[in-house]
Amino acid sequence: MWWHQHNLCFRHHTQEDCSLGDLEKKVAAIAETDESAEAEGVIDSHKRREILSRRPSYRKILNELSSDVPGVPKIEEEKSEEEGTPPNIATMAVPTSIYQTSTGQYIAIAQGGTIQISNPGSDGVQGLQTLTMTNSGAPPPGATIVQYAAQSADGTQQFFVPGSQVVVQAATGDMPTYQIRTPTTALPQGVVMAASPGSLHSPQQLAEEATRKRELRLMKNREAAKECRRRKKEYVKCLESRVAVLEVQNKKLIEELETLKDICSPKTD
DNA sequence: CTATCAATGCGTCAACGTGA
DNA sequence: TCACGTTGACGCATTGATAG
Repeated sequence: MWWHQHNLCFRHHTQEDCSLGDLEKKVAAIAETDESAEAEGVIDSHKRREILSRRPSYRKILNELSSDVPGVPKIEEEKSEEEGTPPNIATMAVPTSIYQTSTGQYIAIAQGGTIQISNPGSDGVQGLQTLTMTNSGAPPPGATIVQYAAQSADGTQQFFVPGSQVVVQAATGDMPTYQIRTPTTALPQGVVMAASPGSLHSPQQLAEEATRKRELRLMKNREAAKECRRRKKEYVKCLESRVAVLEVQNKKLIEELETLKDICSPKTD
């Protein structure tokens, strides 16, 4: 069955690439002017290969298009507000990481730097508490500081979340406290360790650091791929609308040409 | 109902671009 | 030069349509 899947994917991916390429060719063909044909001979094969090897980002292409054509929307640098995650628990359904405490609670770290804590017995939103990253966006290597921001707390509490690890220890007391540490470390409970790259010595720590870095990179790339695909879809939509506009324009010009021909060369018979 | 096909989306890797 | 962002390519899973 593997060969079937492989063929399927091959066909699918090439088809996908072809459709985008066809669309771009179509736009270029419709909008093509004399100078483009003229320039074709100027570009040597080496330069063309350079151009083809790496295309500019969809954002860049589309923004250039938008500067040429007023009707073309720009791709925003950041996600628009409607796509951004509002500070609403119900919309935080896709966390990056989920940890489970020894008491059965779940902690989900979302992309926006928000942390959700849910009790297993509660149904959904009821048992949720929210934590906010104090340094989201620029996590220091080795650890991510989060700031405890539960509603009942009269003070704030900071602790560290080593990125790739899975154990969360919840302690009991007047105020809930949470500890997230590596499965392999033998630190006593209640001790929070801040790992900085400079303090890593043992091979185990180095391996953990490497794992952490890898998971961070994978996570970032995962998000980047999603964003890239979103931009690509937007870019394709833009090209399609441009094709439609140019086809209409082309049609009008042809009609105009025919009209002018009729005026300039009236039939003699 | 089941098998197959086609389309789509996702995660990952690798290569390249880019700014500090 | 290096770290990080971007994107093509690939493999895989899922889903809807369709033929038998």
